[in-house]
Amino acid sequence: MLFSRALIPTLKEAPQDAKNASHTLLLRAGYIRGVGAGVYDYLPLGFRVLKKVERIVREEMDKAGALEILMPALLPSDFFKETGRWDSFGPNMFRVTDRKGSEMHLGPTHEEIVTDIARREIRSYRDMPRNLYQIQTKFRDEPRPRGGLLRCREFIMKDAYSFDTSEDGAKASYETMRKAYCNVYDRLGLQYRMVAADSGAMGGSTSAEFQVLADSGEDAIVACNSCNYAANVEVAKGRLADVSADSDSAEAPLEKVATPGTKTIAGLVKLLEIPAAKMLKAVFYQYGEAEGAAPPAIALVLVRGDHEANEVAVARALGVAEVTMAAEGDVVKAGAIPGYAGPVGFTGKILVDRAAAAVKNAVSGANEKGTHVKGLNRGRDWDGEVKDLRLAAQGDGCPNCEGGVLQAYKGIEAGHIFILGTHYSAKMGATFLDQDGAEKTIVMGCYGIGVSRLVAAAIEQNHDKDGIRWPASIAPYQVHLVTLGKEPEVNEAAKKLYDDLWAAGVEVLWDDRDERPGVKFKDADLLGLPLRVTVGAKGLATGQIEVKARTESDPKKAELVALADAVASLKARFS
RNA sequence: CGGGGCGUAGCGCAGCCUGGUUAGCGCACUUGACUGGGGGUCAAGGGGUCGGAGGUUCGAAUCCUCUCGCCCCGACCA
Repeated sequence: MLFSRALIPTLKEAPQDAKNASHTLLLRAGYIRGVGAGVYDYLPLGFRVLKKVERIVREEMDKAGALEILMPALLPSDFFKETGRWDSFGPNMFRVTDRKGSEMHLGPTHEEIVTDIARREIRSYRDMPRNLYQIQTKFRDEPRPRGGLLRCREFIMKDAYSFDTSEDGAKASYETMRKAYCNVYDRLGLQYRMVAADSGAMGGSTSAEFQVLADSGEDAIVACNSCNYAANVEVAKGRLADVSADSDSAEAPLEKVATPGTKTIAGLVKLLEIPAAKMLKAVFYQYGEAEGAAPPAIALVLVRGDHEANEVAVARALGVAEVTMAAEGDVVKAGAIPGYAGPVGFTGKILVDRAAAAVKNAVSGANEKGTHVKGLNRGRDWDGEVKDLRLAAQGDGCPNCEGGVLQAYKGIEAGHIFILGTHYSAKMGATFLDQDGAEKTIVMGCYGIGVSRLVAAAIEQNHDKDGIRWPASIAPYQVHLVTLGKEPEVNEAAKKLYDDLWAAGVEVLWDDRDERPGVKFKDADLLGLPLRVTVGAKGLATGQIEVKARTESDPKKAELVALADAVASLKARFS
């Protein structure tokens, strides 16, 4: 591609809307343009990257025996109504009405649609196992699109669905996908972790997330430094060595202390000079909806002052699908004072984390404005249901091995695989006849990869202050050829190199513009192609061109290569 | 949806509080000259429904009301 004929509108300054590295760089380097909130144009460069990610995903899926199909994005409401998701998906779904008044929607995911295919076309155990996948545009009316391509309302996703005759079969299909996913992320050249995860609303049992490691990631994960244990903090179980043995042996008397204006743990630590680990943090969660004038059910959750409550674990302990932080008004109605809340005198449901339950002579709110209590002891002064309710954190012991310590990472969820069981197939009547002639329900799994999100995730993980640093496998072109000066011999040498490289299968973007060197180099760094090849009159005089990897930040470290060997040398770097 | 912020040229911003000539600056763009290894210099240009609607006023980018859009923090997810 000739730069002078391309559409690569680079920007010197970052649009103020962009906050993430990937969003800013995709915009500045001319890969994408925003059209609406969470909706983007892929300009030529961006589209090439997207296609490359798609190709890798497709190749690995095909290799794993999955069959590519394409389901519609525009869907009649019937299927989601069959499983109840027409209602449960709520406002997250884009709904449309056709001219006849029929309710339709834009597909946010396709379990129902693919199950419909299965129920119609898969009738015998002989028809399984099968795995159907598609690479499709998905639509979700996200409460908050953000981060450019990281979280869109319209995005590209690869979604695959497996169909098996048994739970064991489903596990085998799941395992096949797990391997395929690892191949995909390996080929993309990204650092990632496969982590245990919450199955959430998808209605499955076993599930794992593929997290691309990046400081800007929204998900917190922990991984063991000695074994292969890794989990989303939502489900991670960190071991705390000292939980059962509090150093205080004697119980102190319960005592009120005045703490006006001190509503935070940090404030209490300062005021009372007592460590956070000796405090009980009181958090209120609402579970179930408010009914009419009656306030919703509220549970008091206690974790140690230096810990965080895990909402997924809380929901599980309460036996509900999800909980939300209770509104301040409802907390007051439940008989507690926000900022000074504690278990003493609280008559509602109390859940306490195992670590918090072990704390002796603790400090907590007195349920009185401006007052806390100290010398608080469970059993004597209060009690609650003991569960594991805290978020695992950096430094916890590994639950899976001896001596391992958990490290904390931030990740971008770029893939998620589930065993669904018969959640959808049972509701939709997707059955088959087994060998023994008995009618059974198909056992399913589903497997997603955020294709467009990966474009952004790759940049979050691979960039510097000057621009993108594409992994070679998904760079829009491999070589950024820069010519300096207007001498005809420079142009001729570059033209030949350009043609020969393409002929040799190396993708080249040639910056043939009449621009000053500085402009070209800055743009080259911004675009982020893996190799920059510079042809100038000076080098040419000795038959040399200059080659610099994008990952090499010192321009003086560029390597000189004989023009005669250039094609072979460059090609070798991409094989 | 709760909380915060922003809409003035393609991009980044000033002007608004305290209404008053042709609405300004940097970058980008056009033309010319010089220049030529890290976003160069000079000169001359083009480009604006000041997000939209209504109102107050002799007069509105500026004040008031409504509205639309976008971004950030939270709950959700690939």
